[in-house]
Amino acid sequence: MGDDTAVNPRHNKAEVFARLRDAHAREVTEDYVEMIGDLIAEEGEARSVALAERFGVTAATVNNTIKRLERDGFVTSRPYRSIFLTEKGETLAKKCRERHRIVYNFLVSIGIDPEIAEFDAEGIEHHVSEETLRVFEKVAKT
Amino acid sequence: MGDDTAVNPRHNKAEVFARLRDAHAREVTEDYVEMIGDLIAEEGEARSVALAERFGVTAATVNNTIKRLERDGFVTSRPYRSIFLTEKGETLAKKCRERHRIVYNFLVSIGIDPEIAEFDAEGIEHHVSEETLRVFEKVAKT
DNA sequence: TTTTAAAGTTAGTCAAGGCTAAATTGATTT
DNA sequence: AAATCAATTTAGCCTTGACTAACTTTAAAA
Ligand SMILES: [Mn+2]
Ligand SMILES: [Mn+2]
Ligand SMILES: [Mn+2]
Ligand SMILES: [Mn+2]
Repeated sequence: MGDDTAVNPRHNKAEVFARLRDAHAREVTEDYVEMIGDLIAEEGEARSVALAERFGVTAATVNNTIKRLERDGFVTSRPYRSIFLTEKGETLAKKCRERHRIVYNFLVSIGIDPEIAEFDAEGIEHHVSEETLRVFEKVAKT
Repeated sequence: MGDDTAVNPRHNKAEVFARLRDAHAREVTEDYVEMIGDLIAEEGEARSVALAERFGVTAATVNNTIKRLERDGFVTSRPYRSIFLTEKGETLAKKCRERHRIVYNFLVSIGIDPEIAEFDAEGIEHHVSEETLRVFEKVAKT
């Protein structure tokens, strides 16, 4: 028999959703490394109390997440001390900050209110492919 | 003392992330009702085997999710029978399908490859505010 | 230097959303 | 009518990401 794609177009939605689940698995990590980078830049160090405040979660939640990030090699931390990005964390943070900036600027450039753009960009950034990002960049600078 | 917003701009990022977490809590529900609607339209009924295939998850996962959707009033189902949308489910499905369409068309309209647009739209749709959606619509039809 | 307050940690709980393996039910063939 | 196969359900497990409450450590005030 073979390829039935022509007659019965295979609904290969599955790939699309697999990628979506992948993106979700990376979201919290991406937002954390970006925020840790911001805190180091703005305040000289990243304390968990500041992360908790900015994310609007409890200190316990931050603690859990930092342990996971450490396990995955994105940060280092010692008890009761502040948090540092590893090389790997730094690299990811940089990429995410840049991507976030492009998405935000794009939204504003097409006429979305900056306040709204801030909200939407925080979610959209994690679902934008490289290709789309390049188009956003180009559109924004016209 | 009072309002220190002017001197030390309060990082009210917390609101942004709260909304992001909210969106995530709704994502699976949104994709399910939309897909159930699609299946009913295309195949006459929504069976869990079809949902499992299209989402690329196991039958057990579909079962869990359908129970949750039922608990939350979006679908009805009877053992070993197909799945139906409630009024509430129908309404949400319609809204999501429309939103999905707008996001997809917008991406294509600014020059993104349809295949890529399909991937990205599946994630982006859940993070687009009403305001942004209106702008997408307007931009796409120019 | 002691006391107190803030920050961080630990323990235990929960829901969502995945999985596998095994049991059950319904539909199709023989 | 039985046997078989496909679909569905159930049971049990796991990780993530959230919470509260209680405890410990560090830093700041008295
Ligand atoms: Mn971000
Ligand atoms: Mn984000
Ligand atoms: Mn969709
Ligand atoms: Mn989607």
